[in-house]
Amino acid sequence: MSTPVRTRFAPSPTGHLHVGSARTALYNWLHARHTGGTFVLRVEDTDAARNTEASRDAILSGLEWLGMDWDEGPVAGGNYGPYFQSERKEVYDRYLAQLEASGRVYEDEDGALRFRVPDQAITVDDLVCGTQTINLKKQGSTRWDAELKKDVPSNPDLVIRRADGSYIFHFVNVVDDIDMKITHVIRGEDHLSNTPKHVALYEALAAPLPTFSHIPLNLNADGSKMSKRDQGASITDYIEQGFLPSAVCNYIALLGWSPKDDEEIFSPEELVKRFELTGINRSNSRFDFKKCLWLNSEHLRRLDAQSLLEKSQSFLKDQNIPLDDPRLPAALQLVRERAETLTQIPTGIAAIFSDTVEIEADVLGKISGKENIAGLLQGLHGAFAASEDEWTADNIKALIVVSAEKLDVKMGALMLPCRIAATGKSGGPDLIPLLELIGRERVIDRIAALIKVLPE
RNA sequence: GACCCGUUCGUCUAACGGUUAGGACACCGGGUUUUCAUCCCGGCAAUAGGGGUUCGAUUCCCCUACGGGUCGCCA
Repeated sequence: MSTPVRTRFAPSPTGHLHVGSARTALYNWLHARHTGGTFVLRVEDTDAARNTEASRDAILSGLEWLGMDWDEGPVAGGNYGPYFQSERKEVYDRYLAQLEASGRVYEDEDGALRFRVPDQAITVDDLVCGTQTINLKKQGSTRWDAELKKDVPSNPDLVIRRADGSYIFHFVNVVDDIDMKITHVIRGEDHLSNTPKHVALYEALAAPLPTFSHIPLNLNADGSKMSKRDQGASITDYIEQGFLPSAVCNYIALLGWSPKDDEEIFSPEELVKRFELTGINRSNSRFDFKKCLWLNSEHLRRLDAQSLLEKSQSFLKDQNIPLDDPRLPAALQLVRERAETLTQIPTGIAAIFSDTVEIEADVLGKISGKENIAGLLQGLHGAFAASEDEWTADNIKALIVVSAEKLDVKMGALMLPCRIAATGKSGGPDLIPLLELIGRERVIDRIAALIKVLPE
């Protein structure tokens, strides 16, 4: 019988939730959910100078938005708390005492406590990167000085506690993983080279090693390192730009992991079902914003009507579209087919709900030069105004067809001018049902208005 | 500089040592449609380079190049 899986995500609250971090969190969450294990959220807030409350809130709400619920951690509680490192000094003192009892801790000349690293090869087994062997004593006895551009002598022994009594990352990270009984450490490849240090600490503390999986890093589209200011680096960007959490999860899951077949559109539930640590690949990947957009549009289409309304709500409100308007459900169905993001939803259907439309100069330019535009619009206006049929999509289409025949043009020639008149835009949802929703009076008025502003 | 990890179409990726090296996004072209779009069809496009091992290498080994990471009393 194997021990139940416990994974963790351990952010330090010094900024927003970065997509790279979100992916690390996702892999941990997916592995826990896939195996029926436990997902722990631990806040590594030992750097008092850089931590902020706002950052902590942003990270937590970002995870919530993405749908990654944690079984243990802030708010959720759990048996291995507290889940803020700033509240765990007592735990660290206890483990320090244990480490001191092993005789491998000493105080250096500056008053810091150091862990004496073993002068022997340490083997790290990594599920993704394979096995590697390093001697920390040899490796750490010199250090690269970036300014001098050369190796300088260095103390290989690891500082674990500063002279002021505060603990260092490597120590608290390992202690917490031991104390919280973490079985799988899934983190960025930037920690791979630190792992021998961690392994040495596990061994000195006589704790069983977790399974390590170091995942490749994400880079910008141009291959450069992703920094906090880069476009699309923060989960907040995706929220504001109208992405669906399921699409963002889907996209970042695929950046460094593959189900090994040709499927690539997955709901969170499907990801949980399909995700395997062994499917993680070894090379860095770059962000492709267009593919992320495409996935978002696919997820948008798969949303049921109720969810679509819920997800769109805040975006509709921003554009003053009334949520209780009886035409809204039909309008949403109409616009979803063509929307890539939620922000495009209100834009696409605004003409239905607003009293007036603005026609941008460049949009007007698309028809103003064409031959007999005013005549075409006159014809259409006349047909719409004269008809006594009910204002339905079918009847509207019939009116356009008849007008086109009378005017001796193809139906398509009427569509763009009509769209511009009715919506002020050159693109958008399927025009005829849109006209139905806008209403006869408004369509007629808007065509008349356009004719007036058309240059002769 | 030392050590570690990596390198398949522009991008994300697939391929028991044997495939015409597959899929997706993007891009280009054609078609359907009432317009833009969707949709359908088609096209473009890759094993970083050089040596081995092997009947046969994208796959295994070595070298080089390139990319990334670590070398903190940041996490």
